[in-house]
Amino acid sequence: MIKCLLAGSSARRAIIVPSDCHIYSQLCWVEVQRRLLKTKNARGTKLGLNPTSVDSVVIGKGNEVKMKPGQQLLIVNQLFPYTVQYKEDPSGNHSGSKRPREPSEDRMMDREVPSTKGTKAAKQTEKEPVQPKNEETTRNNESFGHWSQGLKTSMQDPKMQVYKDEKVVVIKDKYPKARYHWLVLPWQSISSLRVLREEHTDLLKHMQKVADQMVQQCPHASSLRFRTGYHAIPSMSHVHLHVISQDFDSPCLKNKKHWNSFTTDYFIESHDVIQMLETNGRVTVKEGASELLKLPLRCHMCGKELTTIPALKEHLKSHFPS
DNA sequence: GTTCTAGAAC
DNA sequence: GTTCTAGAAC
Repeated sequence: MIKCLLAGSSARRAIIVPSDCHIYSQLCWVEVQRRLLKTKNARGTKLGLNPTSVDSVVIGKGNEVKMKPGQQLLIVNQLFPYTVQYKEDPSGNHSGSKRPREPSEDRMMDREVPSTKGTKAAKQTEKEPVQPKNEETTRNNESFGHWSQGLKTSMQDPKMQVYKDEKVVVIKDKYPKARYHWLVLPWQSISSLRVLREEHTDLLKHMQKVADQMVQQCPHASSLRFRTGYHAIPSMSHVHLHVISQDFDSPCLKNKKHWNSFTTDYFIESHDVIQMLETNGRVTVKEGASELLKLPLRCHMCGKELTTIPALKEHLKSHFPS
């Protein structure tokens, strides 16, 4: 059982909602951010035995943690994600506490039941940057709700999930750059390759294993080549492993950056990342990686240089007839 | 990350 | 004239 003590100002109250709910969908972002910055923290006390965590930090039995707006509460082996948000309270009543609603039956049905045996809850050491409370940052909307945080939302959406287990979730890339393009994401909040340490090695090996399984179950696995790897400097927050077929036959592949991010050393093989972690305890990205995105368009199959994206796409048809 | 569009390239 | 890219805006 989770006891939630939620604090809010007289005009607002905190609520915990399942992460796929968007209570602010009717409000413009600036207004939402303004409200979040004005509200107080929520407090939750862990009473039971099932592993519960806030932003991947496990709450021990009897312990108490403060939750901030946007933080995620994961109940029972990270099966049920909830996010703390704040909402206008028309009644002005803020005296009571509110329990998170039980997940509905269909929500339960949608989820696989992972084995609790051997499920070690990982300690999360990464700290999210503190949001400076100034008007400029509020206007610029640079944290919660920013486009770069989109994967965090997508990975929680059951409609997007094509596989999940106790450690990772797989979603289809929203803008696939090839016939098959998946992303493997850890449930644990890891912002980027930069924060990876030796203790993440097993997790990354598991991500690799799941990526291999995705390829194996693909109906065209025998005729298509796949690569699994990470972008050196990804645009989207939350570590994600690309699993992508090498046809690059997709209307979403539109520019030089797209092409070079998958066909130059900007794309770092999963095995190389794991090896770096095992030998150095961290992942180093070569300096000047961003310059790789500006390289001339070169066919990854035969090395032929093409001058434009349409010419490249036409050339790719010779390697991958539809 | 995507979308939009000015202006470069043809 | 059209096609395409690159950078700003989101």
